[in-house]
Amino acid sequence: MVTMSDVARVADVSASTVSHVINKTRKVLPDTEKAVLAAIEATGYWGDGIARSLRKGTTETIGLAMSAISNPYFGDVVHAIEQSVSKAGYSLLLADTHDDPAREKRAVKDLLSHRVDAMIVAPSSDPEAILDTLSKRSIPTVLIDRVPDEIRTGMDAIGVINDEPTAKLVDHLAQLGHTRIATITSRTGLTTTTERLHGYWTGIDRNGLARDPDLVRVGDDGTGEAVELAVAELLALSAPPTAIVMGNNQVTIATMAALRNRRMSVPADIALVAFDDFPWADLFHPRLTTMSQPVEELGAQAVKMLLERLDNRDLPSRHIRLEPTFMHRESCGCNEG
Amino acid sequence: MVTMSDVARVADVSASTVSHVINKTRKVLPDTEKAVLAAIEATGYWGDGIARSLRKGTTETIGLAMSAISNPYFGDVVHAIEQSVSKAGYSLLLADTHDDPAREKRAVKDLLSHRVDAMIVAPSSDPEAILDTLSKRSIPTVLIDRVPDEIRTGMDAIGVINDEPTAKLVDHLAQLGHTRIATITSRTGLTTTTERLHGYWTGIDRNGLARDPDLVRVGDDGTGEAVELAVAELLALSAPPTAIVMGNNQVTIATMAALRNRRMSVPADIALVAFDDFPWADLFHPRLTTMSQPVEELGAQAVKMLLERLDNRDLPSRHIRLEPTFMHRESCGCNEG
DNA sequence: TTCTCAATCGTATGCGCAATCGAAAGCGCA
DNA sequence: TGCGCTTTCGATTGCGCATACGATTGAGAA
Repeated sequence: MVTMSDVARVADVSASTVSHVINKTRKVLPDTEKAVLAAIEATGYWGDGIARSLRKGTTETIGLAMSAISNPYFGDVVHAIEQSVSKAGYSLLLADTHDDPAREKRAVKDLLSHRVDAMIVAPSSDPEAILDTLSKRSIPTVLIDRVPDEIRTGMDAIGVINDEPTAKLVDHLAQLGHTRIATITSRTGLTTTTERLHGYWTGIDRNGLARDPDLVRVGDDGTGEAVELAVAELLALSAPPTAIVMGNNQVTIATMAALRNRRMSVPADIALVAFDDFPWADLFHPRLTTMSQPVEELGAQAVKMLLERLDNRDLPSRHIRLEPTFMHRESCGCNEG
Repeated sequence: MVTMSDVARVADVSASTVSHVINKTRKVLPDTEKAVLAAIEATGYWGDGIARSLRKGTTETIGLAMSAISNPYFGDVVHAIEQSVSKAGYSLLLADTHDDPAREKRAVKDLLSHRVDAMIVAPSSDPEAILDTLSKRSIPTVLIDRVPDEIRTGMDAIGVINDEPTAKLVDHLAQLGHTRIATITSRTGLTTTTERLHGYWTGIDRNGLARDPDLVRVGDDGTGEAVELAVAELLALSAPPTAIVMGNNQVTIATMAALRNRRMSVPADIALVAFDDFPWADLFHPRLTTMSQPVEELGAQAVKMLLERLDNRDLPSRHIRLEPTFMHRESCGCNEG
């Protein structure tokens, strides 16, 4: 590796001058500067971020701990985050939590020992431990997607509104005459799951429908087997549902696949609405009616908050809730464009 | 931050003993070890990866430079990579190239100054410069997805076979009686694009069809506008195509959207086959006939090669080509399962 | 007692850099 | 010539760690 002193030797100056030229941190005679620049070019000097980080105490790196890769919904979120992060001159260090508390712990520890300057975390179902260490070490953190009820000081959070929009989904089905409306939720314990389920019940209640626990199934993410089972059980009910509210992206795909396997036609045999949109929701058969999350904005705002906190650690902690958009298409049984 | 010497002070030993206990790098009296462990617990010592990296000259980090996030096709590849990488005890540092040579250069430089131990790169259309610096600094590298004709020594590469499978796609359409078969390609300059286009011509030729340059359009990734234009031009031809071979995932989605906007029915009005599969290709209307890439294996094998090279730098460089699988569904005009 | 040797641990160094401190040189002015 | 001041830059230090090397101890042999 070519180091600063190599460059210094070639340029016939001291290493400290090289450093100052690179960082523009003090005035240098034009000739000297030129010589240094030439020496850098000649030696192919690249700089050592590790050494710089050790010295400066900052890594210019932001850690991202979420099921970023295993969960397609997060794709666009990560995309937006990466955009903003790299525009701000930071790098992104990725650690996949697989939405599992144990792996989440490892992921955060990993990011910590890599000394990330700040962190974006989509908390798992049991994030207490990591939130604790994070706040103890007072690492600037923003929680994304899943927003806990109480947030530790110095932690920001951003997510979407889950309850009312889910209730609206139920409203829509109820207005179409459905009385047996089921829901297949995402992973138990996530705040999004809880909130959407709450919204589901709100919808059931305010439309004067019967509260039937049999109509609520957990779809768990990942394999899709839980959804397969959920659909089977739902259809085997003595009074099976005529409509389903799906809790997230993965549940939606698995549910549609399960229904297709049973040769059930949507929306003729059963109506479907989903929380979470797809860019290609238009291309599905039938075209999916969804509650679409502003995923890009979610990511962009998360980074914005983080940068602001990096700039001023004493900022009061903030919660932001973004509004989803109703995408009215065909799977609900309507025929809108 | 709590450092080693803090721990040492609490445990009443020297810092080097703490280090040795942590790394199990020399024998230590059981009592001493216990004291150190207790002190670590008590102080909440976490270790500083940065300092360790500087000292050891290795970061336990693997850099990934590809349009990982902006291109959904790569989702599963990244997923597989992350799995293997973290299982091997490494972290993943992400840098999105957006498939643009300039940004690719910045991304690689970024990874380099973060001192990644090795790199996985999906080369852009003009990767000469970065391949050069990579091989000059002799960083273990594996090229993924796009496999250049000539590879520098010490660089491995892995991708799928593109030409013959594309020709097979054309074969299939020709056997169904199509004589006007168009193709919409991905970004110009990528080796995958070139190879698939080559396969397209092979298919045209060996089925005795007329070579018509008008039937070949570039779909460029990203916005989907190029595809929109391509479809418009194709349909405006005096003898428009009756079938289209789509060059990749993004082109496929954009093409289907463009066709849908024109109220054209697939496969009745026009047949469609695609290179690249989707996990939910079954849910599209109509169900897509595709050439499916073994994306997970692509990622897993890439990491495997990298780890092997990390283990032994003198390995001869290897190319691996994986075989895609024909997924026969309905958009081609057949009615298989 | 003195010496040897093994077992256990501490001291010192340097990884590559940023930043502090102070040295050297040039200038004007008395 | 001598003083103060500015401009330009070099020597040095320490970030937190791993590790080469040396110091200390006690047991056993001579």
